[in-house]
Amino acid sequence: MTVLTLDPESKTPIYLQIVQEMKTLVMTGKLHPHEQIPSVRKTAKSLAVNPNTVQKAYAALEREGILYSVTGKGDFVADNAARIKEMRKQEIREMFQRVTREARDSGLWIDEIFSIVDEAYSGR
Amino acid sequence: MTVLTLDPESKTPIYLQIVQEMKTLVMTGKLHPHEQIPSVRKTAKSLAVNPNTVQKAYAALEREGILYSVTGKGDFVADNAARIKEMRKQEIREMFQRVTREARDSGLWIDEIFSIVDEAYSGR
Amino acid sequence: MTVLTLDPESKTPIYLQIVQEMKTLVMTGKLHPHEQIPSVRKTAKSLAVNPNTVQKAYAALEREGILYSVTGKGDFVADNAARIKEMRKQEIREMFQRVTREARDSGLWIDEIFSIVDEAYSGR
Amino acid sequence: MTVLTLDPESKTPIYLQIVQEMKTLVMTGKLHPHEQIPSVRKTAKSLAVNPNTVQKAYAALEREGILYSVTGKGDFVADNAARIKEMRKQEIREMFQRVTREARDSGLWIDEIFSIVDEAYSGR
DNA sequence: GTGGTCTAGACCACC
DNA sequence: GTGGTCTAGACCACT
Repeated sequence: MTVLTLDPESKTPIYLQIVQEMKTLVMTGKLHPHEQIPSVRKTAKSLAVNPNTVQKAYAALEREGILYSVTGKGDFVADNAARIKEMRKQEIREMFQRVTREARDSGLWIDEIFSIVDEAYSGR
Repeated sequence: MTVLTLDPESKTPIYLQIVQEMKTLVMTGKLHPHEQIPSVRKTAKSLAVNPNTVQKAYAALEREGILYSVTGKGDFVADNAARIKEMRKQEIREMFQRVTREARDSGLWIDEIFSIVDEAYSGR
Repeated sequence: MTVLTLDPESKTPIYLQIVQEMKTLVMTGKLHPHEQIPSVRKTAKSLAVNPNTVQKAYAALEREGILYSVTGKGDFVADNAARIKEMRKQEIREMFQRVTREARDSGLWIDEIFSIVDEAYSGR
Repeated sequence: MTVLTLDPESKTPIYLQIVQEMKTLVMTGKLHPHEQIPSVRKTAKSLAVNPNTVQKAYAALEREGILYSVTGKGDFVADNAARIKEMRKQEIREMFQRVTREARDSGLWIDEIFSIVDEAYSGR
């Protein structure tokens, strides 16, 4: 499986970093439906992170229907890419709403915002 | 002076909400250079919040050069709106960069993003 | 009398700003022994400052022997320039001690300090 | 880790004393990049001071890029000693500028200042 | 009255 | 265990 990468200095909690990376791996097809993912302990070891943290991430992913777990066998990627993509899109919509509103309230015109987004999308 | 409003539901800390509202008040010209702003205690009372919390917000604003404080007299709006507007724009640019990159990594096309932004900008 | 100038944004209290300016006026001979200085109220008005603040400054100056007051007539410059200069020198010595020690503890060499002082002395 | 010491007599606030001591510890290489520093509570206890006070100091240090904090794990020394040393030097330069200008305005010659600095640097 | 610092004690999310 | 936020109440110097 593709390797996850964490930023220990980031302010977003580690378990959320894991959740987000897993989501994009699934959405972008780098993880396939019904594929088995590494165990909590394996992931924890490979990320040099507390197993509880990984456990928390997996639980969240399961709650959202992105993983399903088979007792005694392990965790697997669920088969509902469409729903997931829609969910993710909703999340992103909300993020954009927050930040766009802030920008507008600070007096930026929509053209300025478009240009910033454009630059961010192509750049880097 | 224009009244501040808090969102008790929000996950962003109270003191940061105050900071952000003040910033936009200054940036949008609703607060003028050298204008005195309500005292720590007054603001605390009117927001039904502890004075220490307001103090923390005001201290942050002073650090960023948006306010200056005169002990015994009060806090005043600093005289560098231009610089501040540029700073704020930079902040917003960074927020958009983060979220735009996430969106792109999740497979959204730039047209989808533009439409989301457009909706958020005009909508409520 | 030469006019005092205050920096309202400065962190050193106004009454101390007055004290310090008066001292240097006396030391540098811009105020002469037995010369009368403006009354508390006059100074307060000309500085747009609370009379209590000026009163506090004058009291401090009197305590240090830089002024003497004649009841019913006003305040006058004392006649002990030598002593004052020595006092002031002592104050400055202490300030330099504090900051020099800090610099040394931060790993600066004395040559670096000399060069900084030199630059500050000649430069504006 | 090296122990911090407070001067209860000093007029500079406790949290600032902590900030300054930490800075010089980092600058002088007594604290290494990515080294974990004692927790807020531990430091508070060892200094016989309220945790909030230490928290305030650590927050300031993080703001200045000297520490980074990882919730749930602790605080760590940041990895930019060079930048910090330069910043500190700038601070010191400004302090010398202030006090040197005062000294000059009080009529001291640069030789007198040099001798004072020299004495302070070697002495004590 | 003002801002600024400090204490004591609590709660939260995270690891 | 960790850092971060918040409250309540106190004290100080300055205006």
